[in-house]
Amino acid sequence: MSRSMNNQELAQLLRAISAAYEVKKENRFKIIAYDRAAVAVEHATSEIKDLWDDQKLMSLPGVGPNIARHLDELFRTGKVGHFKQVMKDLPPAMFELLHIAGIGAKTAYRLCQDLKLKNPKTVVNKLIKAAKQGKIASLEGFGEKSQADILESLEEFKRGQVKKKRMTLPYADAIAQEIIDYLKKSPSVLQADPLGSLRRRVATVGDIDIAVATKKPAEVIDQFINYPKKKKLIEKGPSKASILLSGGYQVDLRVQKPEAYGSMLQYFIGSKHHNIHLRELALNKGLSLSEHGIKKRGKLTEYATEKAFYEALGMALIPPEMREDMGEIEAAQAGKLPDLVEIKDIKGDLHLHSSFPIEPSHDEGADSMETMARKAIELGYEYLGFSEHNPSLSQHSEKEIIDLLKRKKEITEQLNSSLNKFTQKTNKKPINLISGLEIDIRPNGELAYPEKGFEFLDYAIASIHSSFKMNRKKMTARILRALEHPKVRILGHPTGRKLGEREGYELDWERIFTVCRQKKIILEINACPDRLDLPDVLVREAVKSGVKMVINTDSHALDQMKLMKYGVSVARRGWAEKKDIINTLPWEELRSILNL
DNA sequence: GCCGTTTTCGGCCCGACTGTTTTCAGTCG
Repeated sequence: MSRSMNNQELAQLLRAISAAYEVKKENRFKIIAYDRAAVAVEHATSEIKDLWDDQKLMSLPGVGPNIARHLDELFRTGKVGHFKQVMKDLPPAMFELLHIAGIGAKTAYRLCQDLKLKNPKTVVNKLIKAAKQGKIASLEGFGEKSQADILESLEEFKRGQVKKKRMTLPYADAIAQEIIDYLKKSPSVLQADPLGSLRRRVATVGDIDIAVATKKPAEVIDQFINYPKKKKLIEKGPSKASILLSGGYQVDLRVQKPEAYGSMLQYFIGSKHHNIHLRELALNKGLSLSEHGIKKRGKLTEYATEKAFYEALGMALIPPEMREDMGEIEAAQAGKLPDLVEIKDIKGDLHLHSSFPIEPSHDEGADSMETMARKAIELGYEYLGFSEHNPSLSQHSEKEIIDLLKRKKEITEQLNSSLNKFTQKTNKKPINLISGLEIDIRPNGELAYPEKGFEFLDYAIASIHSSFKMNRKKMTARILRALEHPKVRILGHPTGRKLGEREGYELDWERIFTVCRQKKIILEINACPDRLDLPDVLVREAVKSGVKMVINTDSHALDQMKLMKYGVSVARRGWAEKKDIINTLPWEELRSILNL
């Protein structure tokens, strides 16, 4: 029997059915239904196969009795008779073309049919050849321009645009800021904001979206499309424009007059699904929503702020990080929006790598404890935990390791008292330094640190840095074993993912959450922008399960201590409140949580 | 095909831009 499909593949299958229906001019709501089911599958927080095992397919919004029945057949037998029927007289190659920018179901079908392309494996190359021979332009409904556009998209696709590159947040922040600074040089730009996924603080950003409030839209659009780093103009109209930057990143601009800027912010922050849900809801009240405002019986009302826009719909302003149609609209209607944690609530950082010569198994920090501690004072923190990697086991005797940690604890204590004299003298908040360790969890779940050394640690973070490819059952057992040690208070970067590099490992989260709750283990939200781990969806699950979390920067250099805000965004996207995050607690309360 | 504190039947988000067209279809977000 073949391996069952993962969520991504399933979503693709459902999209293919939607496309097939589109070509066949089926009821358009049926087409939309399959698209929605595909979205639901993509957004699911667990494997659909597991949902099927538990007979919970219909719990997915957008999956009803029919699609559930088809998926059931798929998991049982490996194929779906109905799907086969639907796709029977369509060229298989057309589904490959759906991945090409600018080609939808209808175009894909026409091209494959008219040019007699059948094989999905060769269709891209054959179509490139056809375009170069001018065969596309001569088809009815196509022309020279569309032929050139298709050719370009195909070649981009071949160059590896399959996996569209996504930016980490700080990178996207920097690009957006540069463009905004550029736009603001024009006096016509009254206000400019980065929106879209960047504003929602999604872990990785595809396109950069910018909105501008102006009374002279044409001028702003012109200014935008003349951005010096523009590589190519994608589109330009009176109210929006898109350009491509040299890195291959797309920037979309929308302009709006100041009186209606609130509606534009709401529209352009998205997410698309949040907006669709909101519009459906509005429709029930006889209202029609758009980026221009709210229409009632054909009469448009404009909104200068988002707050006014949401209030007109009978709900409080929903924080952008929550706008993913994951229940936030219902919560807002019920007046039950959470009071999300903020950067100003953060009172310390418990995961830092100083340059203390600990001879670690992995990379050492670049800056001294003192430098980092002084930075923490500047940030207004009440505490700081140094948790370098454990000394490498192979290079040291047990005694050497214990001596190193003994020494580190002494130095931490000395620094603590000297800095307290400093804070007292300068009238600053006192800082409390603690000495911990980030200990590797070995493949068998043992901690890479001698038992006798634990008395010289204030606390330990346990993390996985090797043997990532382990199945869910083994990996869960490995981690649970490590969490048995009483000094292990924190599970570091719990999924091990590296954005754009590797997926996280699979874990039985229900069990992990249960153990964390019982043993009061704290899950880390690692703020390092290429980790952001726990991921937001799991933060949400953790919050629901009553598991506490800590937001740490995992700084290996002074400069990284400022990245805390990225971890806070993840927490906010997971609906975490102050009470869910332990490093919002004052020092005395934190102490008791860490058993200090 | 899905879905429901105004519905289990009768609805289903909204608008912008482009290319190929003489009024619109396709694609996108």
